[in-house]
Amino acid sequence: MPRRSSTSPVSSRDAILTVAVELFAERGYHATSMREVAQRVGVVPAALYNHFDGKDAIFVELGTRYFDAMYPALEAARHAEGDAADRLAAMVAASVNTAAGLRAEHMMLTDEWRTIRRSEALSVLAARRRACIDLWHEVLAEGAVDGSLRTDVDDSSIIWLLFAAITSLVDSGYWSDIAVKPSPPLDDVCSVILDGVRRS
Amino acid sequence: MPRRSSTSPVSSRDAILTVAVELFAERGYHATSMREVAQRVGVVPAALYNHFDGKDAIFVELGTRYFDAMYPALEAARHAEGDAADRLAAMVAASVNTAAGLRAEHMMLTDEWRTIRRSEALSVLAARRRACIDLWHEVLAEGAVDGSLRTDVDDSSIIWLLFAAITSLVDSGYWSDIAVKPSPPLDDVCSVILDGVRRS
DNA sequence: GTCTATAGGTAGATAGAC
DNA sequence: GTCTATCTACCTATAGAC
Repeated sequence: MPRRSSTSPVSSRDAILTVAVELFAERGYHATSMREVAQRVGVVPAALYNHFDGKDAIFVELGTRYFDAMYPALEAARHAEGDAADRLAAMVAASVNTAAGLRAEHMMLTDEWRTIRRSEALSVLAARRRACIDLWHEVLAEGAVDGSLRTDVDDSSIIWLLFAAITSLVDSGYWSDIAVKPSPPLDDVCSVILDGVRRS
Repeated sequence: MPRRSSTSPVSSRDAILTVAVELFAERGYHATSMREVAQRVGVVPAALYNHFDGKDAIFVELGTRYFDAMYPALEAARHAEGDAADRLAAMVAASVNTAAGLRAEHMMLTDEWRTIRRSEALSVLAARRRACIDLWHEVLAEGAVDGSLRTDVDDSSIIWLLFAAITSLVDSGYWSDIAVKPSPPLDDVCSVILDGVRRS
């Protein structure tokens, strides 16, 4: 049998990332302390610095993991079959599937976006996000050309609403004070964006 | 001429609130320090405690100010003329108008919602928000009865999207990395929710 | 009501033994 | 790679003079 990495079946490094992403998503960046991360991992705070340069580095690694999965998924969906409206729907589905597998990373990035933009150390994540946003803009522009999407509404407004829809699907439990049912089906929310709430 | 309150044309108390709400909205609750608030007001940190019991109390007062304006505006729009779809549109318009006049308070409450829910001291604001959400649920239920709104999508998902739309209109500049145009018209975003993005 | 001074706590991060 | 011990900095909040 091949030997495991060094000491433990799951490395301390992975344990730190697992604990940290949950705390970042639940409490936010500033309200999460290295002390608490260490405590939940079961080590002393100083031990964290054997694996990461600091709190910033942990956050950046988690965010990088997210975009490393999200960008290729969006890129693939962007070339799906059908008109631009179909490809838009495929991108929403791809986003939800990818983000659902990285739920805590998604919530962390969504809720701490101001922190990312204000921090020099975290700004690398802003560029990764920008690349994803550009893919959404592209498909919306194609929808204006092939006539499958409305042209009278600003692309940015539509993208904002799409992000909100994706987040609501990824973490429906988070807003449990609004929600009465768990996790509405993807197609329902997607159809709201495509067709609206007014009965036609 | 009638005399002003006591010493200054604008009270220190008001100055504290004005400075604090901008910092809370821009940086978040935990990243905003009493020291920085005091510095921008032009007093020493200790002086803040002559007007407020603490950081929590400042935040609660700002949130209370917001809901004191928002709830009556929603309640009035909820009884507008027309069918439920019309009243829903009136509520969106009322929300945007009210929140636009309290932009920083709106962003503060939106972005720091996790903090509010986790804090005992801030939980009074959760109840105020709950009351507003109930008004949205009511009009959506009416739309199911009078047939003016879709019934195949969960109310909570629609409310989430409405909140996202309102926030995007209130603070379009915040997401300037997405936005290419400033502040899209209210009717455009409202029509996306009502009629979707697919060309019919 | 604002000031000076400071208490009391916690944050991120480091040094060096093992 | 983890530990003990600690540094430096910053936080909210208070005490008491003016």
